[in-house]
Amino acid sequence: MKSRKSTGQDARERILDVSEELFANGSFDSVSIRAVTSKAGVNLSAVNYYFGSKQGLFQSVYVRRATLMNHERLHLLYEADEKAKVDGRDASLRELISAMLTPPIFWLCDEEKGFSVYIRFLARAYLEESSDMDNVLRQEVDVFARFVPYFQKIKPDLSEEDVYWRIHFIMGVMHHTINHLHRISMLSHNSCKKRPREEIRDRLVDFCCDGF
Amino acid sequence: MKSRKSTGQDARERILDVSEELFANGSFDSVSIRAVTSKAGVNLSAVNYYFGSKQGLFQSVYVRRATLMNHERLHLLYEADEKAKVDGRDASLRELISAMLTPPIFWLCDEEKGFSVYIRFLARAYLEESSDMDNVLRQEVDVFARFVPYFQKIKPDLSEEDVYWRIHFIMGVMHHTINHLHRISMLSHNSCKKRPREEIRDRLVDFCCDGF
DNA sequence: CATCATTCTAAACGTATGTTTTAAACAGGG
DNA sequence: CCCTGTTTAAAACATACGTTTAGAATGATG
Repeated sequence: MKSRKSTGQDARERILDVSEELFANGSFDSVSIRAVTSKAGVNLSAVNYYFGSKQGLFQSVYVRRATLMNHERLHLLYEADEKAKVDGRDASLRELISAMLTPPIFWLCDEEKGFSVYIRFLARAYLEESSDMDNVLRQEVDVFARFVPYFQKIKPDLSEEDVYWRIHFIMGVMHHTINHLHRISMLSHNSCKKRPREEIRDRLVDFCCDGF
Repeated sequence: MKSRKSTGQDARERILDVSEELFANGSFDSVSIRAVTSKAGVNLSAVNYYFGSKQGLFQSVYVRRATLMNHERLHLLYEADEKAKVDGRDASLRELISAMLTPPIFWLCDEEKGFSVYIRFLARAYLEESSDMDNVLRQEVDVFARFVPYFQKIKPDLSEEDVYWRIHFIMGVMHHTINHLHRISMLSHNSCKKRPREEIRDRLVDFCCDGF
């Protein structure tokens, strides 16, 4: 029944790894199944065998790590909230924004595993026009919606609309940083060296806190 | 020699209009020449006749309005600088950021002509991986470089690197706002209605000023 | 009118794409 | 060993793509 053979699932994972990387660097249409399969060292039919279709492969790439990252965000949120409660205060603005941004930024700067590639993949997925991608987006939107009450608690003078606008701006800074981090060196004529992840995170959080 | 016939240049412009819109909504590869020509009501060969290739068409779409927009930005910059000199002061942070953001945001909200579409096209062009697109980017980068001394004059404590990081963040907020403006309603569960362009501009400028 | 460059049309070319099909190779349980 | 379900392999399919070609239509110029 269930195959213990390792090559089978290995092939599946290898396809996911390769296509994650290719989709991170190019649009959906610019990545061909043949490029994926040849780079992964598997047969052309493997994609349709494991994922049904190219679109199915794309969604599988998304799903593989999405839940984990959003769990990390919510974990940071609740952790900050608990700690704040002990101190008899509310979670600070910086803690909230940091909870939203730290997971993707840390993943982005994590060179070891494929997490960095996945974040770039995610930032690109947001720009795909396919109707399927709207469902992808909705999952992240739901996570951010969980943050709204916390923002309103410490900024009671802001309307819900104001909060949503600011969250939107924060997502903007984040996604653009993800998409164009490699281009900062060009923008700054190489006066910006590569930075540790904490510094990038802090720069982002600082900027977003002040904007909020 | 030079044809006075109007249909010729009309066809050319119509192709530019149509492909500007299609490229604004999808990636380079997802837009086919056949989709462009059929929607423009011209023959399939027209694109290769007028622009040599699909890539040539893409560049022509960019060039058509790029110079004008960057002129508008620099005009606002110098105008603000002149006015400030009369008052014996430096151009304010708000004036600088406003000079960078007002043209694209106003164009974006200009429903009448194709300017709105062009801005979305531009935001997408930044994400194309083709090496030709790097030259496209460099033009805007040069414009922003003209702003750097003005920022440093009023923020002498900032290093050049700090300024570039902040300009980068501003571009991030702008491009993301451009790419996802239609999704704000989803994010806010429709509590954000459509806003006049000045309000959007001011929200953006406020956010960026505070972050700077 | 004849000439000529410009513009438009229709068809074809070669290639690349996503997907399907067919069958072979493989592994484990009876 | 045979059977069964899973995985791999090669080939074919139908379609869509960017581009090219050859020629017709057009309209101004001489």
